[in-house]
This record gives sequence, C-alpha cells and structure tokens, in this order.
Amino acid sequence: MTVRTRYAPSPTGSLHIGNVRSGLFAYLFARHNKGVFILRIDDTDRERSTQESLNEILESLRWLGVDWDEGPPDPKYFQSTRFDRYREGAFKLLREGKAYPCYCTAQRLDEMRKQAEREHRKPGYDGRCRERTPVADLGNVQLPDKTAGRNYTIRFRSPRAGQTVVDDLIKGRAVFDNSELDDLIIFRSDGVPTYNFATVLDDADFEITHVVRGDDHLPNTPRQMQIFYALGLTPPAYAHLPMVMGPDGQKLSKRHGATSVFAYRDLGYFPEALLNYLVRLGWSHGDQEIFSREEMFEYFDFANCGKSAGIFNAEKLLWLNFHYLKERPLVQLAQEVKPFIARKGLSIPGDDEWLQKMLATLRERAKTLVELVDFADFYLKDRIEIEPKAAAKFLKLEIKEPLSVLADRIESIGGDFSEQSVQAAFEQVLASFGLKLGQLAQPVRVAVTGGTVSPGIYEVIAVLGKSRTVERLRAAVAQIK
RNA sequence: GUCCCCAUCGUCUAGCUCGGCCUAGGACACCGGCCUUUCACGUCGGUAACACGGGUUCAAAUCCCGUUGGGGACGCCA
Repeated sequence: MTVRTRYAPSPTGSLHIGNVRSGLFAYLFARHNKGVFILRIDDTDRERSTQESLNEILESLRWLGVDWDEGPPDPKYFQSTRFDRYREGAFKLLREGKAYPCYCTAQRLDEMRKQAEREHRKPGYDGRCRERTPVADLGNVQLPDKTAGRNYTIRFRSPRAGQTVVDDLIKGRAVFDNSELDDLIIFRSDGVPTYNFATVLDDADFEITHVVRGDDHLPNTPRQMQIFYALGLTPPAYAHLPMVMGPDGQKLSKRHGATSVFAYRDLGYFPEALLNYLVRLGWSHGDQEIFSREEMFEYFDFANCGKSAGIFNAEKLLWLNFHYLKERPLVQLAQEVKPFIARKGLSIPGDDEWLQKMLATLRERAKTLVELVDFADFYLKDRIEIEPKAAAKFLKLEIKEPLSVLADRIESIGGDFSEQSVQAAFEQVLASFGLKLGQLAQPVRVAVTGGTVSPGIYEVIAVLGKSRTVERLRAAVAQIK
C-alpha cells in the first residue's frame, strides 16, 4: 500500500515553525516510504481565511523546499470547494440516526461550561438535544442555514459506552472511555462544517494512510475515529508528534518573538538550516547533527521520534545556519546576499567576482545573511565613519607618520594588488619604523574599516582595493592632530 | 477541575524495544588552554543529567506501580 500523508494548514495567518514541523515530518515520512505527500488547505473558516495567508503558506513551503505531490492550485484540495461532500456526509449520518440537530444556543452552552467549571466537572455538552428529534424524523432534517431560519447546529451522536483505542505510531496506545467524548458539532448554524468533521471526510476521500500532526490533536483523535466508524470507514494510522515549546516551556506562539517561516527567512536564515534544526527537534539518527535533504528522506522514521515536547533553541538554529553559511558555494552566497544588501539601502556591487571575494573574508564571522551584510558595511560604502572611541585609542600622533608612509607604499604597488604585495608594503614600514605588526595593524584597521574588528587586515585591503585604501589611510592621517 | 500525553546535562538528544558493554555518549550554549594583526574560525580540554519513592532481578537510566513535576485538550477555531 502506498503511503499517503497530508499537511493541512489553515490560511488564517503566517506559517508557524512549530506547525510547519508537523508538515515536515509528514513530508519526510511520505518521502521515506516513496509515498505521496498531499497539501490540503483547511479554509472552512471563511471569515478568517485570507488569500494573503495562503500565499505566505505556499511561498514558505516552496522556500523550504517542501514539495507536495497533490494539492494547490488544484481546487480539489481546498476544503471550501468540498462543501457538497460535507453536506452529503452529514445527511448520511442524519439518515442513519448518527447525528441530530441541536437547538441549544451559544449562550446556554457557554453558561453550561461555566457551571461545569464551578462544579469541577468536565465541561462537555450535556446531550440535551440528543433525543429531542425522533429518529424517524432525522432523515428529513435539513442542514442549518441561519438566513433561511434554520438556526441550529448538527451534532454527532457519539457512542456513550465502550472505549476508543488510539494505537499511535509515536505515543503508543492511548485508551479513551467513550463516556468522555461528548457530542461534537459537525455543522455550524451558518451551514459550515467544523474541522473535526471536514477533516475526517477529507482524510477518507484522499485516502490518507497516516495522519501526522501535533499531539495537541491527540484528544481529537478518538472523536474523529468515531466519525470514521459511523461513516462505515476505517480510520488511518496516527502519528502524534510532540509539540514545540517556547523557552518558557509554553506552547510556542507569537509572543515568543520570531516564529514564522518568513521571519527566519527575512532574518537571513537558510532553508537548509531551518529544516535541519526542525528535523532534529524531536527526531534523531544516532549522534548525527547535520542532515542533507536526501539523508532526511533516507533515515526518517517514527521509531526514532521522541515522545516529549522540545523547547525551541534559537542558538542551535543559529549554529546550524552558521554551518550552512560556511559551506555555501560563494557563487550561490553572492546571489543570496544581494537582496539583503539592497534592503539595507546599500548598492549591490556589479562585480560578482569581487562580491564573492568580499564574502569569503566575512563568512566565518557572521551567522546569518543579515549579519554578513552588517559586517560588510565598510566594503560597500564609499565613505566610512570612524568610531570615535577607536580613533581615540589607535589614531595617535606616533602612528601618523607610519600610516602616511604605508599609504605611499600601498599606492606605489605596481601590477598585482594582492594580500602578498600588501603584506610586503607592511613589512617595509614595520622595519623602517621598528614597529610590531600589532602596533600598525590596529590603526590601519581603524582607518580603513572604521572600527577595531574586521577580517585579516591584508585581505581587507586586498579586497578593498588600492585607491580606496589609500584614500582612507590619508583621511585618517589628516584626522590625527 | 476532568481526560490524555510526557519525564536523561541549561537546551536538543544517544542509550530504553531485546535489563549487564553506562565510570551515562554526542551536539548547542557556557568556562579555560592553544593559534593569532583585532574579532572570529579552528583546535584541545573542562563544568553539567538518568525527577522522587517503592518494587521485580544476581544486576535497572533501561521492566512494573505510585508520587511529584511539566505539557496538551476540554469552542458554532483549526
């Protein structure tokens, strides 16, 4: 049997990294088993669903390289196009006495919940309308439609006795007493099916073999299984992934700062790094930390998924990003960094080869593309500003003459302007003034970069070029009083 | 509150399925040495964990029970 998994985000906001991890695991499981990965859009909530969110979700997945075999733009994979199917499913349950109209008002339900809370009981539906409509009349019940005056909901008649057993691929066996499962609403009074109902029909129709999702859905599972049974269908296998928590141990959410895929993309992270981080959060393959996409496909399995929730560790993600940054082919890196240069309001160098050389000097010092551009500031600007503190410390009178001579030496370098020729110029100055390298290098660094921290001074100068170096050295000399 | 899930270094985890090889391994972070023109990179080393209590057993991080702690769910959201 071909494995078929699905990821079903709802387009009501950004694609969240905790959420996308579930999608990633479903995707990897499908790929590992040479199966089919399906993207389905849970947009039954038309109030909150937006085109903008949908676009962000699709673009985020593409950016991550999580490709789906079935899904958008095929309209079949949008729940909003399947209402007829949901109605049909509801009618079937109604006809068979497995669902019933509920006339309880939202206010009464709310009051009931509060009351239950006060009395320390579980706040489920009390079943008031369960027997209200004679079974014989159930087949004639129409679906709710407020505008037509049919202001009620349809509830699923959940079995009261017995147990429902979830044999989860990750968590193992979880047994639920059916008495714990109240009658959930499957159709809202506005005529829209609810998630728990629509998802069952979808999973059945699309022949999903493995439902992979966060374990916050575990309590829903026995309810969904009962709907499968009521429909005469066999439930899929389930794999409930542990959740991703914020540093405070609470479910990861917006208040934890950057949590969307787009946020990390814009912060200058690589998709490989995010993917690698996410896959190692809750899954492992021995001591291996770095995984290529192919290795993920090859090794991924639920057997190696942990059962406990993991805390999102931004520092490890940063380390992974650094790893991928160091490994990146310079040609590729040069392309990827351009949008970040532009975004900072700097002009993008026209010479790709030069850009690559520049990046080569910086990449072991930056962990993200944003940092990379921050460090590149002095390379990319024509005029730099010297940090006053650095100037006070290093641009002193005793170094004025050596700097001036060095400028002359560098200016007179003929032919090949390289690290070697720059070094030769330095050595001449060092020798004639009896200075140590450190005594000259720091002032030069301050003069050409504006600060005390930079890549090796020879490489900086070689990349910066003769004229800009000389110009900056002379400007510094002029500044020394 | 009720139901469900979970429990190895600060964090992610290996080991647990099939008890002995565990003096509990790796990674991030942290601390220190080396390298060095600054900052980094790199490299070498270090601190740091089986939640607790009972069993079972010759032997338990590994199996069982309980306690405690954490999380999730309890919606006309998904």
